Amino acid sequence: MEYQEAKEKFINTWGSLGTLWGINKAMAQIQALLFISTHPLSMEDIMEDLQISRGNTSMNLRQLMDWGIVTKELIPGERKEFFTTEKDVQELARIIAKERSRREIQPVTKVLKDVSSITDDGTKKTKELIKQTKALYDLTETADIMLNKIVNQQQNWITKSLIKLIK
Amino acid sequence: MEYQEAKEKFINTWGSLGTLWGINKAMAQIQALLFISTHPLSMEDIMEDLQISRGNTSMNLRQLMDWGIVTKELIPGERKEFFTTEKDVQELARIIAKERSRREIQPVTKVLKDVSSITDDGTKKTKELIKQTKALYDLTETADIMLNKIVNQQQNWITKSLIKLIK
DNA sequence: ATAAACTTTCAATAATTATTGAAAGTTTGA
DNA sequence: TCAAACTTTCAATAATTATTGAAAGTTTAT
Repeated sequence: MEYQEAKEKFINTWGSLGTLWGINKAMAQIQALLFISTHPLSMEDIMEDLQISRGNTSMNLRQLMDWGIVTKELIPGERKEFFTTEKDVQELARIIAKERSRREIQPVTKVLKDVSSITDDGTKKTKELIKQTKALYDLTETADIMLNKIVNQQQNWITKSLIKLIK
Repeated sequence: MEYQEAKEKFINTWGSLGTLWGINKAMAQIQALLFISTHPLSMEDIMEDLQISRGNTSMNLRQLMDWGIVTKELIPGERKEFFTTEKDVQELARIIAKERSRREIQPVTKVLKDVSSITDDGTKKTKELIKQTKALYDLTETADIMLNKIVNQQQNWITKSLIKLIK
């Protein structure tokens, strides 16, 4: 496999994975492109490489900056803005996990808490609603906390042993 | 909050969470409805409660059965088919994690492995592509393994201590 | 103050994905 | 074997989401 082919394969795969995770294709592709680039890229560079419009590039770059994944890089002597992405995968994972928790898991957890706290009128169906949403609340909260714990601790035992195996 | 309001809130929230996770709204809502129901429901029941068409109900029930989350229940004396969902949240989480791993994480991991294995032609950009996709490969593999480990072990130490805190 | 170089915004449009509903298919009981 | 009761399929349509591109906005250098 040639460099160009490998690059395209990577960008496309990352892009379609994005859609599965609530991140749009262009956004994921831009991030992928920056991730394997050896130097900061301008909007022009990105547009040309991915064949997407100026507007699309601008909006998605902004979203990536909102997520805290991409940052502007000022290059002395250049008028254009240049962009880079977080290059450390551990840090990237940390940011994404945190953002997803904030944007998706937490709002759902709140609803589950509210729903599971309705007054028990003694009927079977109310009891079931309370029981099941409470179970789901406990689960999502646990999952959320675990996700953050795992991602925040630099290298837990599983990572360590895997790294040993792979190296 | 009344039962009906709480029920609708739960079904809607679960439904919109679904879309964020690559599961469509109707599918997530059907699962939610079954999850809080005290007894198996027929297609007719589901259609009426969620106000969706017969075709939509049929297709999404099938998908849920493909995932292994919903099962047909035969009720003696009834001609219709009835449906129930897995009621144990731990088991539900296990199934979902396994399916997501199989459908999404594994194909990406494969591409990352292929891309990171291209021959190093000595150029800076090739070196960067290899380095970064390799790092991503290591990360996704680790994450995948961890996810499965966590979800498969009935109650790990973090869960245990959290349950103590919550109870 | 002006104009060139650049970025953002947003209404229009395209692409994708979900939903409907009616026809075709299947199963069951008489 | 027939017909009623039920489920599945799928082409048409609706709803949603992404993308474009040009106009408006901003910044910088002279």
